[in-house]
Amino acid sequence: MRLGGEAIRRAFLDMRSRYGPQSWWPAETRLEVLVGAVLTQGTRWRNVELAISRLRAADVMSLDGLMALPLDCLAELIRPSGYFNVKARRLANLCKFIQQRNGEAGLEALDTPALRRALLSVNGIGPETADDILLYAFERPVFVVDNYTRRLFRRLGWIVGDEPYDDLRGAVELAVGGDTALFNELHALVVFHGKHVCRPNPRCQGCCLASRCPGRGDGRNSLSSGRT
DNA sequence: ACCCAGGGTCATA
DNA sequence: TATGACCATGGG
Repeated sequence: MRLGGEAIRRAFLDMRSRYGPQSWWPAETRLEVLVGAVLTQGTRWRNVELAISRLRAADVMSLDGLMALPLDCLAELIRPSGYFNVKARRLANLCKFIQQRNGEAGLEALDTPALRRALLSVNGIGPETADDILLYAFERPVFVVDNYTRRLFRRLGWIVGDEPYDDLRGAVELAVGGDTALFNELHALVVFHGKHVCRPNPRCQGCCLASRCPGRGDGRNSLSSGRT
């Protein structure tokens, strides 16, 4: 694993100049960040939006609203996001967790490692979902590792790809420091690049930021030109 | 008709 | 600890 702060910052600046500010997370309220983080597990964001619209339309997009809902009703509402029975259970687990911890204010009091451990103790909240919540709902300086991140980093020759989640997260956090705003933009840009640039490009063989990818854009690519 | 997406859990060896 | 089955929809 070769993750230097310099290379990561260069990738960040490159993507930001190409794609512009992302202003993540795509949600209207804080609770929607939590809900979206669970619903997007193994699922395209498009489908999550459909599910979230249905929750809004049913007027249950609130802690009390969600908790008042029988599990099978909740599952039916979130059906478009897939895995709806599993995710209904997971959402209920998360709501119960928040209430038991005296709401978001009670959770704010925990430091980041403690809050991560607490989130991970909820059945259905794994490392990526926990870090989505830590970064985008609680604004903690955390680097989120997802499949887009692994693909991009692998194509750039930084990692093999099968490194443990926390190894990657820790290495990036160590390399670029504890800037919440940077982690926020960085993850958003990685996802944007993955789904809007790499995936739809028929000439892209994994990542159009990598110098050897035939699908990469114009010649002004600081990622590829920088490492000759 | 096939493929896969912004994961996570559980059973098995 | 490591691998595989499983969960399920909608869009390309």
